[in-house]
Amino acid sequence: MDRYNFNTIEKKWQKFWDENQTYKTSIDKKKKKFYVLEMFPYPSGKIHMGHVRNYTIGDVLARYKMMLGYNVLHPMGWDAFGMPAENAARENNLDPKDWTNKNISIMKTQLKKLGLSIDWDREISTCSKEYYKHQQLFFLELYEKGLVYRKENYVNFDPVDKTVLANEQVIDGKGWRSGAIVERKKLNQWFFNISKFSEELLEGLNYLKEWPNKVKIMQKNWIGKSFGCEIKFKTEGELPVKEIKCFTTRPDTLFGFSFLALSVDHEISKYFLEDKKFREFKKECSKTGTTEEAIAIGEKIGFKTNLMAINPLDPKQKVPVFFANFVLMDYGFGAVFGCPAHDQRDFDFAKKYNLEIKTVVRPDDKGDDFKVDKEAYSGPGLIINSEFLNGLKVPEKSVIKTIEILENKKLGNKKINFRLKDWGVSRQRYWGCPIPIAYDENGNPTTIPIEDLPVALPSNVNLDTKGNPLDFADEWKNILIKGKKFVRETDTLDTFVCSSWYYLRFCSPKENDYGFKKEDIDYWMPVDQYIGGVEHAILHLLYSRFFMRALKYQNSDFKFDEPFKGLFTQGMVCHETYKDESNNWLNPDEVYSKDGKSFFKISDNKKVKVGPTESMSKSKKNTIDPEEMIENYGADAVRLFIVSDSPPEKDVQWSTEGMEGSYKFIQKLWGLHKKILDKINIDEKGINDQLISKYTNSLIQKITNNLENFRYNVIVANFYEMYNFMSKELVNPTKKKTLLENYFIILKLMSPFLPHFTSECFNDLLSYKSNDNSWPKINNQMLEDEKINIVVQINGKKREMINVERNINEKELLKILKSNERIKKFMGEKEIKKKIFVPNRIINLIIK
RNA sequence: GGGCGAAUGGCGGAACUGGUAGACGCGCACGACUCAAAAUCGUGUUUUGAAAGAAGUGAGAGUUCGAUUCUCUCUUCGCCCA
Repeated sequence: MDRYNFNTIEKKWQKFWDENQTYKTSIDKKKKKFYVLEMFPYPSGKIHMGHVRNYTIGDVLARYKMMLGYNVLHPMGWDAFGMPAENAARENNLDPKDWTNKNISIMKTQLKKLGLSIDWDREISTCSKEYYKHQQLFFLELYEKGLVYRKENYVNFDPVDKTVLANEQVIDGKGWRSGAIVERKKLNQWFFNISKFSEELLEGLNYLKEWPNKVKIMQKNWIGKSFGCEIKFKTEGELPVKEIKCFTTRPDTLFGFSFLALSVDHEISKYFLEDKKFREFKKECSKTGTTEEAIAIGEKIGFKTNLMAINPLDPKQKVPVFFANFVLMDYGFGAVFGCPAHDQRDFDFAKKYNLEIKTVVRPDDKGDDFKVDKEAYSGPGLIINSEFLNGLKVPEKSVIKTIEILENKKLGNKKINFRLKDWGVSRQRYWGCPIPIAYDENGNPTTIPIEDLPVALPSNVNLDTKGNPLDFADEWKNILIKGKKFVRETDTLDTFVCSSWYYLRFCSPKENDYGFKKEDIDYWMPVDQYIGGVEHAILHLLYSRFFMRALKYQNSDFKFDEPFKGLFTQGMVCHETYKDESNNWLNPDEVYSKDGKSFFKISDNKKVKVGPTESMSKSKKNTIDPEEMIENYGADAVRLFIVSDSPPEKDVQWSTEGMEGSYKFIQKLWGLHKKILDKINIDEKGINDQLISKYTNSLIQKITNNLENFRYNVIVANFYEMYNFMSKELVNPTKKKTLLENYFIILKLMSPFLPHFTSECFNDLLSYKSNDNSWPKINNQMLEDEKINIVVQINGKKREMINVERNINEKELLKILKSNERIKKFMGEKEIKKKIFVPNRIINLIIK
């Protein structure tokens, strides 16, 4: 038997699709559109299995939707700005642009080998001027609308590298590259006013019916709407400070008030800067880092001031004011009131500084003498020890009632607070989109005139500088605008800005005057199905949702708010990890195993430690190279395997056996194909024609249903079942017409998964019938068998299954059962107490 | 600490709205082909039992004629936030 030569055949079809521009798309108003988008890759060098999974899932959907008659937009591009390019370029003495473009061309070649149905004519790259000039225009547009502003903000600063670090680049309070202790430094930065849309972004989640709940909950928590109260605390002391504003979600615990805590950056801190001890304390606080997590885990420390704060509900009560490391300037007003009994952080702090812990809430099942002892109680219950608040139900009544009282006394106001902070978009790096702003001699910003866009990145910069290379690009930096001297903004935009609108650009990739053409986005947007990793569940998706709203703001042209109608988050690709004797990670191709249990190193035959299965990563060396797999097994086999072993939304474990299984399966399908070709030549009398037709018909139903629900792994199982069924049935005589009809259907059902293989098979059948490439339709009448199986239970236990006429009624069924030997045996002489009959399904006889 | 989710054979996993638990694949065992091996093909494969049967979806309870599916409590694991 000749084997399926995937190598030649896959190349042949890829060439055919390329030459015929099979996947080129344009607006066709007669057809319904469907926009499939996978998160575009960062051009890091080579594609990895995560890409293979992501793009296979998308490709299957795109092909399926094409067959359903949709006009499908399925583009691909490159998220091409970012730090790795800058780092790699510095290390290898290259231009980041060259490094990036080289990677793009390698990865594009690799992606093409997967046989994806992508319209490569729409390819975009965020680092190209043609892309980022529009982004600069958007920046100016948002600036005009007042959605962009500049303010001083704290950043993580590496004093050795003289560079700003992202939170994830700070490891244990030290810079990831230099190892220097990171400082908190104030820097002027550009911000997008995302918090203006907090309420809308939260509200909008309700309309995203095709998003995973999980992601919506994450976004909701991230936006973090909280309902509370702004309270003004009167203060006493030697400073010219009369009151301090706090935000709290628990005003009802005011009687448990025992201290007031301020952020070290609170404006009051200016009175303490002379104090050496305070400066030391502030330095100590900066070591905890800026992440909320570090603060929560770290020890709570405070600096006591000479101020006293007065409880607004009980003026007799005066408590000390502290600066504390667990209070963030970003939250509320950088000031919180401490109620140790009902907040764990406050509790820890009070314990340390011996402050009063007064219980003011008791759980429902405890008495009024309940006392908080070992840990804070933050659950529901009733207010106690709080004078006029006593007996209020926590939290439903107590919070509202207390706010009412405070408002009446003009001591506070109801306030909605959001956790979502404005989006800082300034990055002190070279390889990003330049911000189209310049400063005059006095440092006042002005926008770059639109006719001067794009502000192109200078080439040939020295990347070996400390800090931002653009700061040293004097020729580029110093400019004249209308004859006046200006200095360019040297910060570049966060790469999340690039990915916040790329889905729009795909609709009009060549449009020169603006980021997109209105008629294009009117037709294509929103993205019908967006597919990507769950790691982007919060930032990227939220920023994109914001960007749409920002563009729509003061612009009635937009018809929609949400860029992504449907969202699917796929799981990661995992593999076992291996370590040698000296605990060095080993790549799977450095080890071998005979029994699949114990592993040995190929180079020296020494035993290898097998670690847990983890998501593939370069650092753990547990990666499998997709290109190598495609070369060994073919793209169709790789595509089939990557979706076959686990549901797409869950992690999948890569296994050689599984990969080989998919390869073998395609070979088997080829064998089946050859047998069918042979059989078509002999026209037989159809004995089992009905059986085959019914089977294929039910297969259409199953696979369509599974496709609609992303149950790709089940579909692969359906393919295996189909193979088993067909190879068994092929032995029996079948009419040529029936065989052809059904085989066409089967090939169509497989084609989104195995595009090369099925194209080749269709090609072999060209002389029999033209390939219409439409998704097969279900014949509903054929789904109903005239004979069906009914399960017979006795006392809820399955005892027999009988084959009877469809729609048999209970009486007739019982008649049949009476003469059934097995049933007789289990019934014995006992009488039937009760019968439960579900037509065409089950009958349950309850006997005594 | 909070939120969300998951737990099914040796393994990955299936089971539509409560109605045949274990589809399909991997692995394993046996057999065929072969001088032999690989490949390929066939048969079997939840546990227990010779069989009839019994038990069985993380643990325990509940609702129901009937629960992998619904409710409650607990355990473990994963993810996100802290």
